[in-house]
Amino acid sequence: MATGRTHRPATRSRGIPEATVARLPLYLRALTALSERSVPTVSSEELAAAAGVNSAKLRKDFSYLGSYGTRGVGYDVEYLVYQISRELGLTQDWPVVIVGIGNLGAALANYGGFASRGFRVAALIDADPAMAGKPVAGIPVQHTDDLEKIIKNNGVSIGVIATPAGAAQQVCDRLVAAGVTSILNFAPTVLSVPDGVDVRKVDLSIELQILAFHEQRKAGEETAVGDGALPAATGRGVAAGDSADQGPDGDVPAVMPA
Amino acid sequence: MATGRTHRPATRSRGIPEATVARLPLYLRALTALSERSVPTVSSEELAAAAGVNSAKLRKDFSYLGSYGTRGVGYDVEYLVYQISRELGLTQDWPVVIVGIGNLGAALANYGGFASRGFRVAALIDADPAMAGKPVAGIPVQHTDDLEKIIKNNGVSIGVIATPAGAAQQVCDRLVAAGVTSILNFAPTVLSVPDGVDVRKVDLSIELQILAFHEQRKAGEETAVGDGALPAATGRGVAAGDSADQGPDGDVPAVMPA
DNA sequence: AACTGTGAAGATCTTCACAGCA
DNA sequence: TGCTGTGAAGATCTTCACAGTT
Repeated sequence: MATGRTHRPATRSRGIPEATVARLPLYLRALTALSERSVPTVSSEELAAAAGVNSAKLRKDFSYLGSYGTRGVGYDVEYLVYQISRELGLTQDWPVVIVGIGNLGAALANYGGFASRGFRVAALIDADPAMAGKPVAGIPVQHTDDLEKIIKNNGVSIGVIATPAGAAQQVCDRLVAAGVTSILNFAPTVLSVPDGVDVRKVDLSIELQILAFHEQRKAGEETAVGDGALPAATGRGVAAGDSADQGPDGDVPAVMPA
Repeated sequence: MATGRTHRPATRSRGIPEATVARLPLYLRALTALSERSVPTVSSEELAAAAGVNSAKLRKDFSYLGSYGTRGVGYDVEYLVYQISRELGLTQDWPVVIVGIGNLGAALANYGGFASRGFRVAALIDADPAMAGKPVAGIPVQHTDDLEKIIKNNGVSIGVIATPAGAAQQVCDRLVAAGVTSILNFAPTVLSVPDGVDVRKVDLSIELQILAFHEQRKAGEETAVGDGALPAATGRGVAAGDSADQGPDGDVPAVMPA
């Protein structure tokens, strides 16, 4: 396939960079914590540290939303919480369905942070007739046969797929046909969806493989750098934003048997 | 990432771009599927479609690993599987510990794909004394008190944190002090770690918030685009945010429940 | 004096388009 | 002919550094 669609209208005015959008939830979380401690204002430096990002990046991110800060002072916590929430669309209610109530699906259903911010588990759906009616996290599981009806009756536009890989695409197709336009996929599969439907995936094994890659490099460098031992104690640190490896220089030996 | 330090040596010779590393697991999965079907070779076009990426991107990605293809023919599936596995460090065994055996931790422990590729759940750790000894996914849960001993005895370098947010940093510190240098964090917290330790996070609520952002845009454009009615059923329709369908490639990691 | 907002430089990543090999 | 490998152009994202505001 690969129909080279890619039609980007043009640089849209309200266009907030995708990278910025991905960080807004992080800022929101940090701000919420400050709000709970009744902190009135924060500087970009402080908030950036709490969110684990660079302060210049944070300021630029906020500049896409508008000028919500006060020079010489910082940002008003409550005001920012509201602005970011609004920008992310969290001031409205988002009914969500979880399809596939196995170990993972059940864990997701039980996940508290779910409801906390605008999201509400509207229904749990599973293909196993034996599960039908059983309550998970206080919500009765419904059978896949009623998927379309459930989506429509609840006005669901966001679906979470936690089924085995083999069933994911089929479930995805039905969700989309029923009106879902955003999907969070936990199944280890690449989903095909029509234009206009967003898919984000969460994949444990991919994350582990990326870590293994860096881990392997570290092991190789150990000797290269000639570092002694010292398993690193509690040093300070920083965070974790993306796993850019704090690259010790030198470079990889690369074992290579071609 | 690093506080101010950010010392990136220079463009490292064997330096594979982070974005490429993040896609290797995707290619590997697609290749493994082809391998199981005994397909001998694939073209960049076919493999790219299976992995949900652009073929030029895939070719460039592979070019960082070396020249493993044959012009006019394509890539040898088995050979590529081996090369990518080796590059990712999957030809060796990675003992992993999961800390926090609640709903999510148990789901992760039961997750099959775990062991499939080089990873092995070496131990399950939880702070609840009542859980000690109980088997989850066939592995007896051990108490947090023995964390250091467990890490050392098993030579663990990768740890998975699935504890409540409040315990995450503390667990992280102990893991790092005991020798863990790669962490996969499912708790909704920004972890501080010393240089040299990689952290990747998986955060459900962040992913949902990103989807909500785009969902909100779509709702807004519906009228803006002047489109009549049609609550967006199957039709195409300009995707507001273009978080490009398919695999949200190399962007930010993601989700995380607790 | 303290801190935001942002132009400009840099770094990365993506995509094009085509030379070059099988 | 068919398809890879890659220079070069473009698009995005990050970081610097400082003008501007309170």
